[in-house]
Amino acid sequence: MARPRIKDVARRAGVSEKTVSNVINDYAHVSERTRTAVREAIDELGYRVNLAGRHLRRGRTGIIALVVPELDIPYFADLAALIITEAERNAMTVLVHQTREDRRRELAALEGFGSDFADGLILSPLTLTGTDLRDRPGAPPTVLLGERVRPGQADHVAIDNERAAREATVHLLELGRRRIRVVGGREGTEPGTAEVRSAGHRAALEAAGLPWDPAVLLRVENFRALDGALAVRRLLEAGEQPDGLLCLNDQLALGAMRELHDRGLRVPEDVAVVGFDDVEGGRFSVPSLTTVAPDKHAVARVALELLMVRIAERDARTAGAPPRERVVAHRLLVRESTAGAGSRA
Amino acid sequence: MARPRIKDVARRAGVSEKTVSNVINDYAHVSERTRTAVREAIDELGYRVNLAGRHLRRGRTGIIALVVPELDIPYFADLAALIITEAERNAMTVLVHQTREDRRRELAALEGFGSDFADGLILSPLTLTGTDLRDRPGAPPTVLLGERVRPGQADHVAIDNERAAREATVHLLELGRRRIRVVGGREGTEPGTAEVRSAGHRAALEAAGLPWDPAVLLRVENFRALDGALAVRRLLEAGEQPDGLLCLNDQLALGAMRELHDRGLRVPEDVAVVGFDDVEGGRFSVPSLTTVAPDKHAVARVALELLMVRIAERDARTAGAPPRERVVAHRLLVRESTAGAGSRA
DNA sequence: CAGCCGTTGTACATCGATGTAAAAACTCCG
DNA sequence: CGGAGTTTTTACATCGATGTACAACGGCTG
Repeated sequence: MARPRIKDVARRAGVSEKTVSNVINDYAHVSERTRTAVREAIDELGYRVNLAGRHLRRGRTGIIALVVPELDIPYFADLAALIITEAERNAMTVLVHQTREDRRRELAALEGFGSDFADGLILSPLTLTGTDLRDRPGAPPTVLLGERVRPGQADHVAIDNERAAREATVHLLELGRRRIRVVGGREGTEPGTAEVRSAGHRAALEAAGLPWDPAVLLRVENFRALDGALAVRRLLEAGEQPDGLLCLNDQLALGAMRELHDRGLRVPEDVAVVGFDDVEGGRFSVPSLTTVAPDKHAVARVALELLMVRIAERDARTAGAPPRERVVAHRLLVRESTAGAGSRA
Repeated sequence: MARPRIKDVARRAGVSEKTVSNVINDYAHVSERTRTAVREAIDELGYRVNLAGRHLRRGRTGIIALVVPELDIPYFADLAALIITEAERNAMTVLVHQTREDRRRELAALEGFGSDFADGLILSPLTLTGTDLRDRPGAPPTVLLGERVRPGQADHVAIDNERAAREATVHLLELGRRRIRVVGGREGTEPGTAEVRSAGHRAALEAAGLPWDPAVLLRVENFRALDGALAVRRLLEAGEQPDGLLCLNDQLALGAMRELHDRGLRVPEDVAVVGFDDVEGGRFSVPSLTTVAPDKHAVARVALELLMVRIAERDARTAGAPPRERVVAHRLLVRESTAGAGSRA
């Protein structure tokens, strides 16, 4: 009982294979009679399209590869959820890869995993450099998220990270905080999110006439709660007394808050904490977390939009337009971790 | 400049197409000479396998479809992350779908999305019934996660949910709690996770000679923190005074704890809270969350194991063995939300 | 009713990689 | 050096769906 093929359906309905194909693909000029006859044959046999055959013939897979560092970091999970939903709306299916911070995996992703699996690629890079993005013959259309690798190498969607960090810092400064630390530097990576956000932080300080010291950037191993907690522990054990923390994602912030709690420091009274990403955990934590909320829906929507355009261009063998840069909105959600007792956003 | 094909590589290397194919697939009997010659040609042309062609010929796609309710619920994100990693170890790629609780989507998944995309399917069902799983001619090999739909319809991996709930309840009872509520019932679903866990809860009560009342099961819309908070709010506003909450996942528990906090109730002194899943949020929350921790690595590993066996059977046209049932380990991690001040697990 | 046109339906080649079967090349030994 | 036995390579058919090009059909006009 092998699966039925178009051939079987055709025989059963008494038409040609192409006619069956036409019915399946809603081709206009099929009479109502034959259309129903074919539909019936399909139902009776339980026929389902073989996508391998279709892909081979059409030259498109209908698959988008999404590459994120780790899916179990809530921000990426949120993003993936939205992208999958958005892709579906574009009749695309999403295949997810994790780089687990591995540079080789990111490069492999860029190359299309040594194959041409996907029609397009959405990539949230951590370690890639500008040069990695040049000259990728045969690589699929690509949209980068988040980090501004270097302008002009590929389509890119992100919030204005520098401005966001500046606003967050201004917020802390307005609360009178002067000993602010930034949590989330990475070792040995190219200028990435951390550096851009650091620059925003610095700009805010300098605009306020305050000095800036590169040492305020605390390094972390990863972007999980544990890393935030460890960073704060090291800081406090070194005898420092911060009164504000700008954490480069919410997980770091939540870990930091837990560590502060354990050491008897109150948030926000002793230390005000700001995060990035607006994940669910920060909305229900005690205290709830002030955060820079990117418009994630927009990120997903715009990413798909850019990608679908590129894919269409490629199909049409149109000359590729220059890389497109898209900035999506963000806003600072002020919650208890900086505002004192307040309501949940 | 179209992408090179095997034909082009063959011409360049001065060998047949099949020889190129043999080199690509590490076929044993290729001399070192030709092997290197072919490799060079591949590099020079930048050749990469066209998977559509390969899939068509091989009859396998190398893709596993993972279907979860929502990827932005941390437990499912954790699981997806592990499954993707595990799949990679089996040279498989994972395509993720979300049902968003939609029964039709779950059914579509069962049918292989109207196509035969994936070699196999890993499905975490919410609304499926036993009958849905019968008679799925042509459907791909399937492994179910979590909910015991009804034994004997498909391969299945889960913890012993009833025992887990019993243990968690016993833990609450040992703390002297007597007014325990279970948070996480769903409307109108088949006997699923909630019912199985409820049964465990009931068993623990009855073993202790305590009465059980179906009304202890609080309904929720979804499994997010917000739903836990709302459930607790309704409960308290109805004038009830619970001293223990058994939440059917950590998100519900975290939301519940936040609501308790807002209403001036202390955890664990006034209300002890237990969750399920052991997600990161519960390890760093204040207080940290006691939870039933399933061995998620094992879930992922066993799921892939079962699936790969089924796929191999199918390829070999072996008669399908009867459905396999696999139980993975869990343990109760006691943290501050029930234990009083303690250390973080 | 011939002639034309638009609509339906068909035969066949094709997308790219690989399994099959068999030919070619090479080894080794008497 | 001939021939059996083994290793390496090849030609060709095939996986399933669909685009191309064209044939068949039906209806309408003059």
